[in-house]
Amino acid sequence: MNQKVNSQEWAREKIRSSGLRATPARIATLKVLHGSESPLTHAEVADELQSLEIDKATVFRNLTDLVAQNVLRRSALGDNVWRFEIIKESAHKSGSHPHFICVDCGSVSCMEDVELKQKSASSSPLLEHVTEIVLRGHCNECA
Amino acid sequence: MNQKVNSQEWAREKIRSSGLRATPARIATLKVLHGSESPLTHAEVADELQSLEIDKATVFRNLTDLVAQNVLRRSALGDNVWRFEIIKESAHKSGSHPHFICVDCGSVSCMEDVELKQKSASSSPLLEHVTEIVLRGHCNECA
DNA sequence: TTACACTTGCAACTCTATTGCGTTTGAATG
DNA sequence: CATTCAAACGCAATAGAGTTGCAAGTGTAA
Repeated sequence: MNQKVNSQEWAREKIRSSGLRATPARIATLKVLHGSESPLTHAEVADELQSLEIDKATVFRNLTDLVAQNVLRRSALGDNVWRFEIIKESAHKSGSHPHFICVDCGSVSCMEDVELKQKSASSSPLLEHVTEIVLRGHCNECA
Repeated sequence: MNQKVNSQEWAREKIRSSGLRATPARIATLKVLHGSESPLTHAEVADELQSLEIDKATVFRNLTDLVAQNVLRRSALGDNVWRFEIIKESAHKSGSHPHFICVDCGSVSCMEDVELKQKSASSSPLLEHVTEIVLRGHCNECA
């Protein structure tokens, strides 16, 4: 229960300090994403919040607002559905990490331990300009 | 006019040799993509074909069929809309390499000189199961 | 020329995402 | 605390991408 209180206060503070109002819908949204290991779609977040009678339009707007305030990151992983995750400023310095999406089951995971290296200066676009890395394949369970 | 005939015959042959029937809708679809420098959305293709009274559902199905036969490639460029382009077999042959997609201009390029490394054995999906790598960012011209 | 599996057109439908609008509410202020 | 009002909300309607069922039409092998 202490855990719950902490999560609640953490979310409230996160939202307030971004300049937005700490409404129940936003706090709940952030708590759902905080409790997930991988990025979630609009639909997944909305599903978890419908028991709280939070409208999906509200969820959409809040996710969009939180992205605009740099609290969340929105990623396109190749199946034409947006996914959202909390930006962790402390950990992994650069901020973003590769995402892996399973072409079989659609599950998404974060690959913190994968590194990209460019062998030589080339005519290819430079890695420093890369903003998002997506890996597609078969996850451990589907492989 | 010779050009037109050639394009027509080229498309017909391409379709036939993939194992599909060379219907007017498919030939027209391939000709539209052949005349475009960048990948097109299904809506863009359908728009160009509506003067021929070809239904959008037919365009969808044909694009999907041609992708299944490895005549076209379907890509997600980050705005949650599929784009289609003709696969040019002459280009990259062997091992797969990352593709780079510019979020500004939509151009696609191949990054032969980029390598992916997994730092440690982990619970993340294994790199050996990765079948496709997509990098998104700003290309040299748009950066 | 014929037969039949493959294609097509049409319409209905699902799903993601957005928007308009009248009502409610968080939180700054007194 | 009570007041105030822009911000946020719920609801409903809408837009666009993409899919599907089915009856009618057509490419092509024989």
